[in-house]
Amino acid sequence: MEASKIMDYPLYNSFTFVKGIGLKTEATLKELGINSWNDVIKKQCPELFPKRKWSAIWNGVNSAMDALKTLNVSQLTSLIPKTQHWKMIPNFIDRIAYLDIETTGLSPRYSHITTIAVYDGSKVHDFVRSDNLDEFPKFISKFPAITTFYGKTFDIPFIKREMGLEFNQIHFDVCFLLRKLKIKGGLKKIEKRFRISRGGLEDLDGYTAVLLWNRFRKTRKREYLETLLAYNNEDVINLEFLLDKSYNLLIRKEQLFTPPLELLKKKIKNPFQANKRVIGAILGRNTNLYS
DNA sequence: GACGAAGTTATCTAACGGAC
DNA sequence: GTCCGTTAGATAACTTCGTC
Repeated sequence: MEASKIMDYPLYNSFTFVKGIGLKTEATLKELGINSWNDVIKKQCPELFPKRKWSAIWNGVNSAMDALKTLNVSQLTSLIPKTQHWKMIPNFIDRIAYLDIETTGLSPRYSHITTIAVYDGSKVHDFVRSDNLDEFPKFISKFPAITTFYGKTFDIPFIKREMGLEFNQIHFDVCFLLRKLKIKGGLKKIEKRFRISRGGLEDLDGYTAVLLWNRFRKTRKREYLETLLAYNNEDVINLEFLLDKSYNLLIRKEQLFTPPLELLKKKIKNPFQANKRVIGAILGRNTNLYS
């Protein structure tokens, strides 16, 4: 990675990732003309500034800089507090796996995964139970970073429990990034807020995904599986836009003078299409379940 | 309804610096 | 070197929230 590019990223102007340095100390440093990691490396400890704190900052900045240059995920996760991981989004933007799972229910104890969709920024990869689900662990291990919506609480613990898989990646959870911006609500509500169309999938939700899987298992008709995959894929494709949007709003909120990410609405087309007849049948047959 | 992550608030602890 | 008041970061307890 080019050194000049690293300098554009928000982490470069922040010191609060160093243990013992808070917002007040960071503000003091900026008043003393220490605005960036580059200033720490080039300059001496300012007069009247505690030498021990300066030493901690110098060590922290050098370690973080090394880890960012090599994208050393384990070193970065130990250095940078979780609340500041979002500042690394531009560092990983071309290496993120956007993922979402569908299951037979909410409890990992009594339910199991039916499908997993992973969008790599150019293509969606689907993993289906009783077909290729066992290929997921090897596939996801190639990515240094993942993005989910509420995955820290739902998707990842579910996958860990069912597949025994450990995730070592940097994890950007769009749900919690939006909460920082006081934007709350489920994925579908947030997509509406940002005017993201779901192309014929508006009426579906997690529960109808369960019904689609059950119908597919019973009938073995591809149209049920393909509608479920269309729904699953739509979630991960839209995650990219939501991650970029959240990042841009966060840098504006925190008044960080770094370039925003380019917003690409629907960069790719969903490889599966929702079958209107299937959706009608699922919704019509189960209207009583929504009351 | 269970679960777990993050935010919020209150309290504790450690470091700093001035006075002696 | 020691004491003590001030400041700021760390920690704990509690609350809120969204997942299929």
